[in-house]
Amino acid sequence: MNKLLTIGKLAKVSDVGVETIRFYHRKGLLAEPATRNGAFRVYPDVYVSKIRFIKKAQQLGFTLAEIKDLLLLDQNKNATCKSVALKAQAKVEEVKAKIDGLRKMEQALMKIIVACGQGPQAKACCQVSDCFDKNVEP
Amino acid sequence: MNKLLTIGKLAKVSDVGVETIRFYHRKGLLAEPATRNGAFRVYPDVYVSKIRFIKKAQQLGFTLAEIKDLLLLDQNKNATCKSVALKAQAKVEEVKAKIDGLRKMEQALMKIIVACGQGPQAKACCQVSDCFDKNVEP
DNA sequence: ATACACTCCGTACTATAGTACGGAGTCAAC
DNA sequence: GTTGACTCCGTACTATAGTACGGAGTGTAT
Repeated sequence: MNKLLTIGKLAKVSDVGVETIRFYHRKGLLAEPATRNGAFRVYPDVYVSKIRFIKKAQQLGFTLAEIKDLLLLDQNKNATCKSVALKAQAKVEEVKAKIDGLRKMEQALMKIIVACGQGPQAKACCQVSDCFDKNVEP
Repeated sequence: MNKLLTIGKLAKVSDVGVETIRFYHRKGLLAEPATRNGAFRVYPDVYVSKIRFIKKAQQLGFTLAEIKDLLLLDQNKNATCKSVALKAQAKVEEVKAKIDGLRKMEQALMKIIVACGQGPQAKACCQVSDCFDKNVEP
């Protein structure tokens, strides 16, 4: 069933501060809940996943502005399907580029680990910062 | 050969501001160049890749503090191989987790794109914010 | 009906990552 | 040897993403 939460409970189960939720309301990332109990906001439990999504997306390197964009893909009933698909496609490209960069980073780190296993001298010859920029002085 | 650059030239070819380079010096992300021409800093061209690495790593969601850590893997000659390998291993785990998260994000976006291709009603049934948090109400 | 913890709202403060400014000094070229 | 673009340094300002504060109001439990 649909549990109802006060802002404090929502904050606790979503593992953010109460002020953070109010901040997201102000920024338009999170709609104000439709109903209130008198003066107090009342949140249906779907807000928990919304907030968790925001936090997760942030850890993945998206800014709040970008996350707002992502969430608008869900919520904008007025948008045409075509425009939503286009935005989603652009985001996919962004995400793919990030994955690529991270894979290079991972490989560079693995190289360091291997080099470290071969003694102190080997370490110096293999640097993380080499992982992008392979085209130094042709 | 080893080109030598003033701070202005370095900034231009690295595509950052002069002030950003000075900021990185202050933060310890970028060592002051070993030599000066009188009062002016003189940079060997390896600084270009160092700065590009910083910018790239940032785009991938690392903070300057984390990037400093990554760069210390390269530079710390005093560190034992073991401690470097351990730090590198921890970073690899971080990177893997990020790649995983981004793949989920990618899949969620692809779902939206597919749903959008099937008409306006289909769109609503598939949300980006579903991509984490599959365990809603068991 | 009275605690009292919780909520409301606005405002102010913090950390991170720069960006802008401004006056003084300086290298390099003409 | 003077011009002028560039550099030096410190300080102040900006944007983002919260976090903290504080006084007033309120829901609920006793």
